[in-house]
Amino acid sequence: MVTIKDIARVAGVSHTTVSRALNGNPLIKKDTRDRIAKIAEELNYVPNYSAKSLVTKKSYTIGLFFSSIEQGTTASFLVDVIKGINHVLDENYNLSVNGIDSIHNLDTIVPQRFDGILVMSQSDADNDFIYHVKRCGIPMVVVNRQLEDYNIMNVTANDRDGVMEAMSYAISQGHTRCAIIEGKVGFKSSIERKQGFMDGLMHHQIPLNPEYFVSGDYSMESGKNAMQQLLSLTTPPTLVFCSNDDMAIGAMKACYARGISVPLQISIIGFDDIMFAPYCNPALTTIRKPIIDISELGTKKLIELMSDSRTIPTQLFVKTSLRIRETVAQL
Amino acid sequence: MVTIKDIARVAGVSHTTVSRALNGNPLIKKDTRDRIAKIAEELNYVPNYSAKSLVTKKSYTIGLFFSSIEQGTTASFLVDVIKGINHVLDENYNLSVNGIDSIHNLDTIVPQRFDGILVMSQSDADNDFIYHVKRCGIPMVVVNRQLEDYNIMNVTANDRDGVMEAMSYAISQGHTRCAIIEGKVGFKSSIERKQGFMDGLMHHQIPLNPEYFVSGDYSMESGKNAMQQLLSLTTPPTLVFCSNDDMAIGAMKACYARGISVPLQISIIGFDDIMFAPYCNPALTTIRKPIIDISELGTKKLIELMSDSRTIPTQLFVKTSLRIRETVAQL
DNA sequence: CATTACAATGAAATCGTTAACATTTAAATC
DNA sequence: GATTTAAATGTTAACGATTTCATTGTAATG
Repeated sequence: MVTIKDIARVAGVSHTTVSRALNGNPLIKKDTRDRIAKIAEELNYVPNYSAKSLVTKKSYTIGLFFSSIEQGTTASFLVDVIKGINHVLDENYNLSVNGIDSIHNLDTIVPQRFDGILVMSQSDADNDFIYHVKRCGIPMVVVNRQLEDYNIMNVTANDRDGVMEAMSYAISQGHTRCAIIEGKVGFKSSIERKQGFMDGLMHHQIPLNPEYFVSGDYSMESGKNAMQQLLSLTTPPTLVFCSNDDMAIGAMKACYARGISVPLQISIIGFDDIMFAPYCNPALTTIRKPIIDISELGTKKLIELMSDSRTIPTQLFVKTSLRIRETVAQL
Repeated sequence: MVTIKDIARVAGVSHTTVSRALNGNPLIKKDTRDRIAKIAEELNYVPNYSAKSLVTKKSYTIGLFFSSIEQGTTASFLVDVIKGINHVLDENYNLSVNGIDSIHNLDTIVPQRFDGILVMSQSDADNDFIYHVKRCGIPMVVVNRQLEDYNIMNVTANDRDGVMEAMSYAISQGHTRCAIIEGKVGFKSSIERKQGFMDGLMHHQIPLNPEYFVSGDYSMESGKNAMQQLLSLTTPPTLVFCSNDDMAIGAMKACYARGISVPLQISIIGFDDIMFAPYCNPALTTIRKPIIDISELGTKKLIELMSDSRTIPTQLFVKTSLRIRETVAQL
């Protein structure tokens, strides 16, 4: 492997000069700089990042940590998040992908290992991790889950408003018997989406029916079970808001199994707008969560934070948007 | 940050002894080793991997490179692959995730940066990258796409056999007018699956009808278009094999749009067995590609290769399995 | 023309480890 | 008890970069 010393020998200068030239130090004369750059190019020089890291104390890796890589929930996100990050991240940074749940010892997460950390969070079970990172002083932004703590940079979608908008739409189509299949217990998103659901109904003076609140855990299976439960009610709802698309797909499966037509007999709204939503039969009306935008913005903020530690943490919201397709009937 | 020298000072030994003790060198007496371990623990010592790397010439990161992170195709895989890898990978290794198409300069991929590389390949467009890595001498295994080159460790599913088995099943159900929606041009998998399709038919002496071969590109949209084309035929097929599940879902969408019943009027078989396959309406009969197994096995092989460079490259096949669900009718 | 200032380069120390080689200590052999 | 041997530890030099602190050369100043 060729080092700066090799370049120095060829160029007839000291390795210090090479280092300076390659790093754009203004002290070096333009022609020596150019000459060195050319030699480096010819010799196919690639800097040794371990050596660089050792002295500069930068690791040249940023960490992406996922709530629960073992669960299906995050599946569809991951790709989009990685895309989003890759769009804005410098090429000679490594993106290290990990599941929070697969960390055995928090003490291995140290500043010297990560220049910055992006947390794709789903539940407050991640807080131990998040506060460990914060205590270490590693620049961090938490995306996807809304935090209570305003001292942490946070980028999320405005779930509540999104659901409210969707419910207003549903009500405008004549629905009053509206049910919700809730998300996983302990997830902030579950709470927010439920709140949006209730706000939407209450805003239009529609009374809340306890029978129409059934629990789920964001999995397709739970959506199916929940829908079965709703369909067995003496007066079933006319519309079901599912707290994510996976559960909506499960719910549609339950309808299909019972020979109940969507949207003729029951209407369905999802949340996320996953890739398959437009390809459901009928196409799923859902609330689009712009996960690529969220992660891009999150990464940009992380880079800001890394380059200037005095950056003030802010709470950023990215707007959701309603995707009206075919699963909501006009009554 | 606490270093081995700090530990050495506290323990009253040289830092070399500490290094040896911590690395399990048998030369160190058991009680000194234990004493040092305890002090390290108390001081919350975490090794500096940059320093380690610099001298050992190991980077402690393995790279996962994806064919085309920008395309939808790989979406569902990525999570499973990362899961598979994390199952077998040592905790203090970094997993660096990248898209092959987002590399601007191959020369930045050097042995000192990656101890090993796992390539999740889809098309021979990746060959430039693959051969660069090989030339560099970085331990590598290519998964998911079958290679011609027997000098590279390769783990794939036996796509062809899988499709053959599925076609035999279709024929056993009375289907003779069988069509195929092909995968993306240039992808090895497209060729293999098509071959399996043809082998299956020919094995049962069913003549091939050129009209029943239509092209796709693995996207849902292309599946939809292809199915529309097939449905417009004067004598449409009774069964369509789609070269992946995404296209099968697109195909089902096309049927739904035309009011054509699956499987009563037309039967469909997919490939991959993605998460949503059982939740299609009707549930999609498909060929399961064990992507987690493939990546786990691939990672194990990579680790083998990293620890012993004399390991002989082999071609490993993981068996697919037919998932019979509801989209194939008995004629 | 000596002195000062500054631009350009070089020498040497440093970062936290491991590893080759040297040394000490203790036990085993004669 | 002197000598050999082995076990346990220590010294010192890497690894490849950056950085601090000289040093040189050249132009500007008086």
